[in-house]
Amino acid sequence: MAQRGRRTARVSGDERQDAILVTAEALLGQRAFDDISIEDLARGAGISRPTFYFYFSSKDAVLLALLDRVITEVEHRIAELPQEFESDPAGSWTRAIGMFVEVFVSHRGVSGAAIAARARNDEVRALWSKSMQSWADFSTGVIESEQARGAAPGGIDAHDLAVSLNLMNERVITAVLNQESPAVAESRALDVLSTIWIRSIYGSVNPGRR
Amino acid sequence: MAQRGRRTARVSGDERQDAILVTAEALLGQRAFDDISIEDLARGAGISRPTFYFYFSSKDAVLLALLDRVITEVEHRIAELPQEFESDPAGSWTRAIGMFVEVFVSHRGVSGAAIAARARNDEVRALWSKSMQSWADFSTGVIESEQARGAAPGGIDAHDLAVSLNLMNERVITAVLNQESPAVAESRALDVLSTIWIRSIYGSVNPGRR
DNA sequence: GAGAGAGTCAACACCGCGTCGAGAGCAGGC
DNA sequence: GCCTGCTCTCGACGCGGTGTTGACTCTCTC
Repeated sequence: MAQRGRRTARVSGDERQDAILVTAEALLGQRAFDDISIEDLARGAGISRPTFYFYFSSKDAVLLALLDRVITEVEHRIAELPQEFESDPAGSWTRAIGMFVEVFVSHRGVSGAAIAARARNDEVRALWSKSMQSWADFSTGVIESEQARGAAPGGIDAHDLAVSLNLMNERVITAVLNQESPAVAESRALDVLSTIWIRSIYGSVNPGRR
Repeated sequence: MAQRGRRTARVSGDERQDAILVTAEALLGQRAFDDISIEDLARGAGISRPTFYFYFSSKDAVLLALLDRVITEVEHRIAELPQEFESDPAGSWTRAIGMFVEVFVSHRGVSGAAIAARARNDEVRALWSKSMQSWADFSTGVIESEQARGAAPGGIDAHDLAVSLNLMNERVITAVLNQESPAVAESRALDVLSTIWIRSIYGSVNPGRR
C-alpha cells in the first residue's frame, strides 16, 4: 500500500523504519498514543530523536502507516468473503461483521489510537473516511440488491441505513476495545451487532432463505 | 449541578468564571479544542494566563463544566418527555431520539470536543459514561417492558440492544456534527435512527399500536 | 581517493503548560 | 485610621515535548 514512511527504498535502515513501527504497535498495546513520545519510539528503535525524523515526519505519520496496514488487512479479508446473501443472509452478514470485529480486536491499540486521532489529524481522517466509505458502499450494494429481490423492505434509504449500521459497528467495537461502560460484552458483541443489522435491514427477526 | 469550577461562591469574579466558559463555547464553535490554548481562553475573558488557573485547574476542567451543562439539559428534557410507548411506540422513540439530536446539535462544539476528550481525560470519560449509562438504562427499561407485554420479540438481551443503539446514536450524531463522510444528511438523521431503533426493537417494520 | 548519498545526532529554538511568590484591592474588626 | 486576612491578579520561571539545523560518519560507486 501507499508509501507511508519516508525513504525511497534501498538497503537496511528499512529495518529502522520497521523497528519504529514495531515499537509503536507494541507501546500502543500498553499505553495511549498521547502518552507515547517520539523519544520513546526512537529509543525503542535504537536511534536518537532527531533520527526518528529521518524516517517519519511526525508521530502521526507512524500511526498512519500502522493504520494503513490494518485497513489493508481488512480489505483483503473482505475480498475473500464468500458472497451468499441470497441463500444465507443472516450467516453472511454475521461472517462479514465478525471479520471486522476480529481484525480490529487483534490490533486494538492501533484501531483505538487511529479512531481517536481522526479528530485531530487530516490524513488519518481521510484514510479512515475512505475506508468507511468503501465498507458502507459495499453494504449499500448488498442491501439494495436484497431490497430489489424483495427479501428486504424499502422505507429507508439503503445508503443511510448502511452508513448508520457501519458507524454503529465502529462505535460498539471501540467501546469493547476500550472496555468502556456502558459496552457490550466482547463475547456477545458479534451476536448483538448482527441481530441489529438483520432486523433493521430485513424488517423481521428471521429473514427468509431460499 | 456539581460545582465544576473553583471558587466557593461570593461576589463578582463569578463573572470571570462565566466569561471563560462563554469564551470557550464560542471558540469551540470556530476551531478544535486542541487548537485553543489556555492563553486564548484567558485573553477572551480579559485575564492573564496564570489568572485562568484561579478559576479552572486546566483546559479540560472548562470542557467538563461545559459538558455538565449540556448533560443537565438533556436530563431535564428526558424528564419532560411524555411516556406513551404503549399507545404510540414509533412516535415515542422518535421524539426521544429527536430530543438528543436537537440538544447535541445546538451545542455542537462542546459535544464534539467532549466526545473526543473522553479518550484522554478520566473525568470527562466518567461523566459521559455515567450519562450514557443512564440513557441506556432508560432505554433498557422501555425495551424490557415492550418485550414483556409482547409488543417486542425477545432473542436479544434488552440491555445489549439498548447500549448498542445508544452508541449508534452517539456516533451517527457526531458524524453529522463533524460533517464527516460518510455520514447521514442532518435532515434525515432522525428518521434513519428511529427506523433502525424501531425495526431492531420490534423486529418488524410497523410495531402494533393499542 | 574523491564525491555523493544515506544515515546519525548534539545542540538549539520554540511553544504551551502549570507553579510560585509577590503583590493590589477590598472587606471587617478593633 | 490601620491592621489582618481574604479574593484576585500577574510577571517570571521551569519543564517537557516538538521540530530543525548543521556538522559529521559511514559506504558505495566511478
